[in-house]
Amino acid sequence: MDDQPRVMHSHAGVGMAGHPGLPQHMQDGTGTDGDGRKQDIGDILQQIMTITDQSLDEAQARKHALNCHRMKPALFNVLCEIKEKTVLSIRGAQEEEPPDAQLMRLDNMLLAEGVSGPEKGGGSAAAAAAAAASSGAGSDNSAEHSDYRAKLTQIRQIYHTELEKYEQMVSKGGRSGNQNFTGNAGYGMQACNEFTTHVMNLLREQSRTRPISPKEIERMVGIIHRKFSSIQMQLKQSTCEAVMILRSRFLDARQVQRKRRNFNKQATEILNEYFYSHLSNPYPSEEAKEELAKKCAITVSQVSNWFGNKRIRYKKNIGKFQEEANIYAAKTAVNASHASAHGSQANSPSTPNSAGSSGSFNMSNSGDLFMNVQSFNGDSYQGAQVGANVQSQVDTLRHVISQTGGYSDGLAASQMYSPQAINANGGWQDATTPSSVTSPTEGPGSVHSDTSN
DNA sequence: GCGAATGATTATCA
DNA sequence: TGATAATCATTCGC
Repeated sequence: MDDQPRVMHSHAGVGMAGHPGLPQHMQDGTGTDGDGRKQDIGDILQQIMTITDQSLDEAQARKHALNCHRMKPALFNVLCEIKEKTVLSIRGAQEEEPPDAQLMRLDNMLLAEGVSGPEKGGGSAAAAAAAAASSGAGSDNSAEHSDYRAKLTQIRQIYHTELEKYEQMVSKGGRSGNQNFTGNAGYGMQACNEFTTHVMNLLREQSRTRPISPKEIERMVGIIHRKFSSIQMQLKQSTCEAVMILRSRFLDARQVQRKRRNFNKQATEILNEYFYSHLSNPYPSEEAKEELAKKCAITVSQVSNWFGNKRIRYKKNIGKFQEEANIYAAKTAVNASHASAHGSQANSPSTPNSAGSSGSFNMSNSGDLFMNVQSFNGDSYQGAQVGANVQSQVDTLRHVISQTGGYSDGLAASQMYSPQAINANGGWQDATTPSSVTSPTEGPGSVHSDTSN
């Protein structure tokens, strides 16, 4: 403040003739004493203060006069200095450095989650990663996966929409086209640069009529940058939170097992029929699994799960499953009788395939004679032998039943599905092949050629 | 409410 | 990669 009188003094003796809009006593250079000078300054300030009350033309004229006034630079210097030492210094003390590290972390996270960066299916990578937490690939799984992706895409859209808003906001304010500032990449920063340039131009323009120092402009630019960073940060933070919540919900839903629904009776029957008819080798091929899945209206994974569970539980407690095995044997026998009674062609819509090493299976015959009788022998089904073998296989089955005393006899029936199905190593062997019907090429209890375990 | 049954998940192995 | 074994969590029948 003590500079003011000195600065004022340095210009005090300068005449102001030829400047319209100034008081006459200033123009004729008569104000040479201290009081006169103070009054001159006071007049100038008064004019500045009242300039807005005047008409536009008059104000323009006076503004122009002021701009051209020789004392103006000195006056503005003083005022700028005053501002610098008061308001701006206080503001400057409150300024903080933007937390760049945090912003970077947020950026990285948004990129990893597939929210920012190039769009590749709306964060499918993150969704896939989340889905990878589970090995199951059921329909529910894929449904949840797509649900997760849909919600992530929604978040992504909102995020970009908000970022674009910054740009639109600046566009409405006017574009200067002068890209002096090269901030960080991104919509927000681009908008920030445009807005900053606009404000800078505005301040430069205004600096002609009010005291604005380059330092103040610089400071203002810094403030704008920080404000934009803050907005960006808030947006990114909110987006991250949303993604985290979404993800945690998604993972929680996986951790707490999904609602399990028992398969319907028909599906269980179909699976059991296959299992017991392929007891010698209850490992359905991929094709068979697909057929079973289709027939049971479940997924292939569920079929795999079911067979996995069934094998292990059967092996663990064969005695418990004897009854069940007999029931399905009875069904098989009944079906076989029906098949033989109605003719092989009538009940055999298609020739059972021979795909896979685990014996043939054709779902169109899932409960019929072909599949079941064939598997009783544990041999791969030969489609060409269908007609010729049907009757003999039925006879074989009848023979087995008669030998074991019939499937109605619990004790005897238990011999039908002998625990010999599992060999000493815990693997599966031809348990369904009673000694009387053992293949000539194989000895009793021998491991079947197509037994994988 | 309890226990068995059952579908799903996970770790491990060949 | 598929199978096994153990286990979990839910459903179901009593």
